[in-house]
Amino acid sequence: MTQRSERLERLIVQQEGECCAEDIDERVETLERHVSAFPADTEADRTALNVLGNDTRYTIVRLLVTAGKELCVCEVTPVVDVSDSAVSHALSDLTEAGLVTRRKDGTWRYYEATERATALLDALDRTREGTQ
Amino acid sequence: MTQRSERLERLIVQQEGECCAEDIDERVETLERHVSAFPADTEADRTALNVLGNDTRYTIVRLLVTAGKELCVCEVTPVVDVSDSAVSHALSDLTEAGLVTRRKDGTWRYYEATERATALLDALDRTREGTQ
DNA sequence: TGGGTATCTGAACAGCTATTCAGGTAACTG
DNA sequence: CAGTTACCTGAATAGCTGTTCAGATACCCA
Repeated sequence: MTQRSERLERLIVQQEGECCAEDIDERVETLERHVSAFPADTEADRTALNVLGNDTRYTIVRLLVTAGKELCVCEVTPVVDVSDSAVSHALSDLTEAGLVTRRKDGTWRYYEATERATALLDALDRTREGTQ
Repeated sequence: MTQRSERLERLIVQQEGECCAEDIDERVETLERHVSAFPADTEADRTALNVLGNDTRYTIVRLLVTAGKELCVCEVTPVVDVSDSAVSHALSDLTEAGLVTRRKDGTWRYYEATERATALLDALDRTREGTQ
């Protein structure tokens, strides 16, 4: 902490020309204020990001979002190049992460992308390299 | 493929009451059209998602977005609970993933969140459980 | 130029993850 | 109720990832 304050002090000197104790306090407090402004449940965010960051699961979600409606597991499976079991695991992970919802109809299961999934893909689409 | 067509045929029978060969073709073609409508570079998307899905890197980006301006490495380090080296690796990964940009000023390095990073966090914030 | 500082890099390794395999469950059908 | 179908689950394992340690690099300053 002391060492970190020293480095911060040197940064402030570099930026402002000089630096007193209050300058350091102020800078540290600003950082702390930023951190305490973080949303409460950031773990759920990271889970959603990681779950969506996998090839199989990303492809499934992209398909559901593109379709714009719920699809049956048997419509999803041919699109991704893994076993039925892997698709099932993927859909289970996606459901738990809040990226898809599940509806049962007899032996069939229908999955649909959530708003969160749609919002994330939309954010990526809007900021893709060479877009805008 | 045949097996999958059979399952799809049974699904269509279940949904529509009956199903001829054209019905199956039409359904398969629709799925294929969805897939070919995917953006070209989805790998970069998944990289961005995975990079942002890590605790250290998420926290750094969240800090930079909250600050709304570039910060020096020495301002970032005290906020995350890992070694200087880990922070450096994290910032390097984030830069490569297009989530932050880097500016040199002497021995100091300043990092700032990109639009892509901001858009992703914003998507998460707008769709958080119990929001809206 | 020599010492100090800020940050980066590569290797190593513990821990996590994605897939498959084998088998299980629930629902329809005759 | 017996067979079939659609999908799920748990264990196993190969491969990936995140962190640290040790050392390197680039820059500043006296």
